Amino acid sequence: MREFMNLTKALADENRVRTLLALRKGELCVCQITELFGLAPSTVSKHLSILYQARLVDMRKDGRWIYYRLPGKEAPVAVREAIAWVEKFLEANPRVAEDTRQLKQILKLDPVGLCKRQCRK
Amino acid sequence: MREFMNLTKALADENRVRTLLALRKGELCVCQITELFGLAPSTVSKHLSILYQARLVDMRKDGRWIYYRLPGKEAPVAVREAIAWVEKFLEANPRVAEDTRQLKQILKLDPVGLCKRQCRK
DNA sequence: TTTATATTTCGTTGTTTGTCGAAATAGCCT
DNA sequence: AGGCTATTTCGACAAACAACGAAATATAAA
Repeated sequence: MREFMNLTKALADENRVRTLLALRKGELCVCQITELFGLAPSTVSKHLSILYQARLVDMRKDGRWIYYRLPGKEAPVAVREAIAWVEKFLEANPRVAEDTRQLKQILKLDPVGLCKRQCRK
Repeated sequence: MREFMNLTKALADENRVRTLLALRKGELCVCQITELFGLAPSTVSKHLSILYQARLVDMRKDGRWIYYRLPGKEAPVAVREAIAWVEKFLEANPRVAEDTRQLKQILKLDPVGLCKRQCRK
């Protein structure tokens, strides 16, 4: 039950749901998600750790960078179905479409420059 | 988006999830759910109103009694899929099984006596 | 080895949420 | 009408939570 509630509680925040949808097209590093939402890096990190504990995202370390992505087939069925459900009912959402658009711009930028900018704030 | 978040927030409380599962076998009145969870009637009423706003339950008035039930085909697809998802992953849960068992006992009682008892508290 | 930087952890703050009990509402029964 | 009684609404309170900035951690680059 605890595990299931971790899942529903993780899905009960708009920024976390937007994060899941932002990861549809592939992995992102924390600074890219931070840029997308305009939140503090520590806040984004917290959201990602909640998603991770719920097994809604997976992660990969590459040097200083940590990339988050949607989980593959190793994820529990409940988790994969939850993600499919979220995607299905939100892919046509204007807010999500706007995120997708902005994400495209962010992906054009050099990630190094992106992070530098955030650390100065 | 607001609508979708209403759904996920409604599912993010254990007592509300247990309520949905308790309704699997048919409608229940507020006092029966109150008895099942041992919460204050006002608390149960609040939970039900949150579920109702998310369209996760439907309701029917019969005199002084108000019966809540899972929605039928009139409910949005997202809602019906959410309920199916919850049921699928929790029907084997021990806590839910215990609720089901206790609910059987409660259904044997006279609802009138049940409510009287609660109002005296 | 020092400096820079990407991310996380920690402590604080303001907001939301779950719970209760008391009061209000609505509908039965005599 | 007047009293019961099932449910909801309201106000209060504590616990949970999202957000931030500062400090800690870890790794790359100089």
